[in-house]
Amino acid sequence: MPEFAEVEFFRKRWAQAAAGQRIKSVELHPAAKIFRGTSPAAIRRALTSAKYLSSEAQAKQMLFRFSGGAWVGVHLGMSGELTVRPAGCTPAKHDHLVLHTPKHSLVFSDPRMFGRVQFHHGPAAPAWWTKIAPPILSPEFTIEVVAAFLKRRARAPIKAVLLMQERFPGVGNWMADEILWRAAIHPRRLAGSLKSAEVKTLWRECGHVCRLALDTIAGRGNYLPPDLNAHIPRTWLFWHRWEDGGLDPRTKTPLSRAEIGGRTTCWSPARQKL
DNA sequence: GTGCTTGTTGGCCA
DNA sequence: GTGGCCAACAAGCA
Repeated sequence: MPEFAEVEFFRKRWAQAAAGQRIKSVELHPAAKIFRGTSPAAIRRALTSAKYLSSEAQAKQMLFRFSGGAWVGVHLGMSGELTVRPAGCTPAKHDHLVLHTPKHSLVFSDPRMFGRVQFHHGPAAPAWWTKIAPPILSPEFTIEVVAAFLKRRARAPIKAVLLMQERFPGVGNWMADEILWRAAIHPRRLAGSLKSAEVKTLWRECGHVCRLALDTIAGRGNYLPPDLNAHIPRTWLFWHRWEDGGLDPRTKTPLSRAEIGGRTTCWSPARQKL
């Protein structure tokens, strides 16, 4: 489920509850596929009595830093969630990792188990974290970089290209559709066929959608919305893409859906032409 | 039972 | 070697 801004929402939720807290105990599901590649026992050992220090979100990943050089990376996959429950809560069926602090329990749950928890021990952040592509909202995400990437992926539909994390970190299915809808570009257009004015619009809308999503979904400053979608405006494609008989919120004309780039894609034929 | 699902990866093929 | 496509992963929901 979670893309760019939703990942930041979940990070913030854990971070607010964990601020200044020390972990009393760790409960985890040793058999869960979530822990691919890292040892659940090592996580328990390193985190028990460790103090939460800081955290960051990047692309679709999060990294939580604890005292003693312990780092926990989280990728939510399709159905992962981070929640905060009352102290001492008992793990439910799909709760794979629970960090108990004196005030709260921090829970990672994921029914489909496409997510993962990665553990790292050392003075600096792990290599997999530092090699994530530069954020869309950073100065490195230039129009030239985007144009060069579209050229390299010239024969793939633009929808599929937007989903490539190596260049559009954090963009997932709904954000890709939202960006293309705002840019008035048909998702089936081949990346190499875009005119330079279209590339410019696409680049600009990548930034807009990321910025707006971050503000409305994760909230500004210390404010955290009560739930993920609480403040998403009805004027976004977001609310209409799955509705039966859904209408383009701008033109009030019918939306279309089809599988493009292996994913269900929604667009507005009135605005987005082949 | 059927057919979906906001993600990623590895294998196959041109 | 590069790039594009697809199935697989797994569980819940309508």
